[in-house]
Amino acid sequence: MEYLLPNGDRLSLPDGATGADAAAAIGPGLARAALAIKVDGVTYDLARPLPTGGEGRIEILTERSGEEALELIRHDAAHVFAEAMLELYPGVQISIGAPIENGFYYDLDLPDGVTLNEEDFPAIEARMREHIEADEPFVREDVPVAVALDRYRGAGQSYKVELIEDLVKNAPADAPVETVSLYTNGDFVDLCRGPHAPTTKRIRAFKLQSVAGAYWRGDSNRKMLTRVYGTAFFSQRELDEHLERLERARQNDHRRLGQQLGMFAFSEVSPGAAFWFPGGAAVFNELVRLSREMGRDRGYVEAKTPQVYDSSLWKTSGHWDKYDANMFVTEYEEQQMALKPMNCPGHAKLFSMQPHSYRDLPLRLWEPGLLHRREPSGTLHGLLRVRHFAQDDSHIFCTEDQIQEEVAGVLQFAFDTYRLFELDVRLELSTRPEQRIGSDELWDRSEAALESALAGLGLEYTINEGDGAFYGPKIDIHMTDSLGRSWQLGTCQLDYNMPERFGLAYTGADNAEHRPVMIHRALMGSYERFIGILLEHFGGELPVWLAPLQVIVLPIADRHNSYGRSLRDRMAALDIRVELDDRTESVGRKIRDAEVRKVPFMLVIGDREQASGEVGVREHRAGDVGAVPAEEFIRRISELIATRALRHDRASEG
RNA sequence: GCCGACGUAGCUCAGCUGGUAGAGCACUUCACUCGUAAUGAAGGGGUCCGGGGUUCGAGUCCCCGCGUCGGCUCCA
Repeated sequence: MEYLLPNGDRLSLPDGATGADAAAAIGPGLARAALAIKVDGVTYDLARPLPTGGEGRIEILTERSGEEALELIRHDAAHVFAEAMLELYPGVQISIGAPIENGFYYDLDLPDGVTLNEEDFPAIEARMREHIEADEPFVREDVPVAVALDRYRGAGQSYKVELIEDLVKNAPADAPVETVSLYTNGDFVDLCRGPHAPTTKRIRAFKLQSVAGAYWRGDSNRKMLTRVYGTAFFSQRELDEHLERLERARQNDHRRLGQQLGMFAFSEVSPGAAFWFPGGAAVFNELVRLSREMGRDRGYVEAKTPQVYDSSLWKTSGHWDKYDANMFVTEYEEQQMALKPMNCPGHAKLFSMQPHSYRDLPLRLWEPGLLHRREPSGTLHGLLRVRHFAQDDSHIFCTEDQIQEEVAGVLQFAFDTYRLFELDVRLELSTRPEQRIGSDELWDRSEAALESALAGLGLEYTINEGDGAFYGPKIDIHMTDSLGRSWQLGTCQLDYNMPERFGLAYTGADNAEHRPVMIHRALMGSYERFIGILLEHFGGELPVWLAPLQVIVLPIADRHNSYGRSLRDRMAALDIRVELDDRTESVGRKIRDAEVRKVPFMLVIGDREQASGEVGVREHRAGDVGAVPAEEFIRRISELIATRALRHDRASEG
């Protein structure tokens, strides 16, 4: 058969030729460097005969092939890890190991009474290194199901047995599973789809990183296995660089930055709820103000609704049945009450308390509502996952033919918001979940409406089957934190159900009652989470308008304090967040402390400035940018704040 | 909630195999009055997360609880 190389050359190979043959035919250097071969986009082991048919586009993967090549040796490393564990921990049962972004993992069931922690890693790594040095070939073998089952039953590897049984059970009727592939390296045989590099020695550098728990089959009703995470690279240098990147990301952890900047803290007297220090509260309030102002310009109106409601409200909305375990419930004079975990039922109730004409629609209600959710203890994570938070929450009540325009408006609003911070986001459309309320017909209409809104704006998105809210499908907007974890920011959810349950109505042009549609939306998600994301995104260096402290005045000597005070007072009167550092310390010291706090502007004032009514401007990172008249500085910073400028570089130059 | 690790001064952390606590920074006071990333000295500050237990004696060992961290499950 004739194959096509990436450079356009053609390569003719006899039937039955392997990837190794292909590499050798191209050149001896490539034959040595080859790790695997890609045929029409599918990667194969070098030792396997090349598939025939298809277009025959082939590409030899080598160490220089990037992520695809790394995936191979990370998968290899997972096998070597399991091999070492079987040798070092008799009785261990292995389940699943796989390459993932930036590394690999393997899930194991350790014998009773045996635990694994990071102190055990050096010994395991040493054993892994022996197997890598031994340059064990990975040998693939396709064996009948019965043979594989016998093998793993005999070895007491019940997880592998279950995996094989499920492979057979879940195979489509027209393509039954009769054989499974096994990969052997050294004495270790693993059930595995492959592909692998030719030998273990291709793993040039690796490291075990952490140990964690993971449910078998991802099912919280099943056994918790021990998961070990690790990574592998083609050189020690690349591995070291990767570890350094992780360390830098840890420096940008919002919890660390929040502490360092004096913005917020947590206490065990209220787990999952932040205490906001004045600096952090200022940031919080700036964001609330931003959503209020942007909403006002887009036809939103502000509402306020209660914190605690009788359980009947939650029964009407359906939350009581689905989320009762996740609400803070309390009793009050024999009434069961619950703290609101979301604003929608309150807003629906509010809507129902006044008559509405079709002329009033869409009604865009906004409330920075305070919410409490009883999140399981193990899920809390700094500001990113909390029990008490405030959402920039809106509910749009509209007619069915207004849906598309409203959804488009919400998405546009979202992008306008994120642009202020240069945040890169991605969209996901989540469709009907198994546990839901409402008829399939309503769901069909809702999902179609969201899809056409996305299509209308020409946006790219992925689909999350079954991940919708229990009352309607949603478009979610996600972002990634400093360690690559994904967090949801915004959401736009379409809901026919809540209006139904609350019996909402408006009077149409025909003077008859009609049911409105409800669109739930939040753009920052929660202010807490958004601040966490922003801190990591900006490495703690928030734009001036958002900075906890915008200006600090640094008198050189005590005799400049009164000038400093007058400067501070003038700026404070303009709502600029400003402090005066009148400690009896050296300027050097005051500057250092201000730099550590990442204060965007430092105003150094001494005899010269005092005499001329100027300020010596120092910008965070940029350093001394020269003296300007105080008026001039105040005018410029006010401008930066008023326009919510993203950057202030050169702010004090002409 | 589940698995594992961790919890010592406001913060970051040290404290070997059990012998009743230490550093740096921060804070207070004093001296210094300083020109762009740490002036010096002195001082105050701890229910060693909480509760039980073992022991002559527990920060240290064991058990339970709480919290935090890394994951898993969940996330209206």
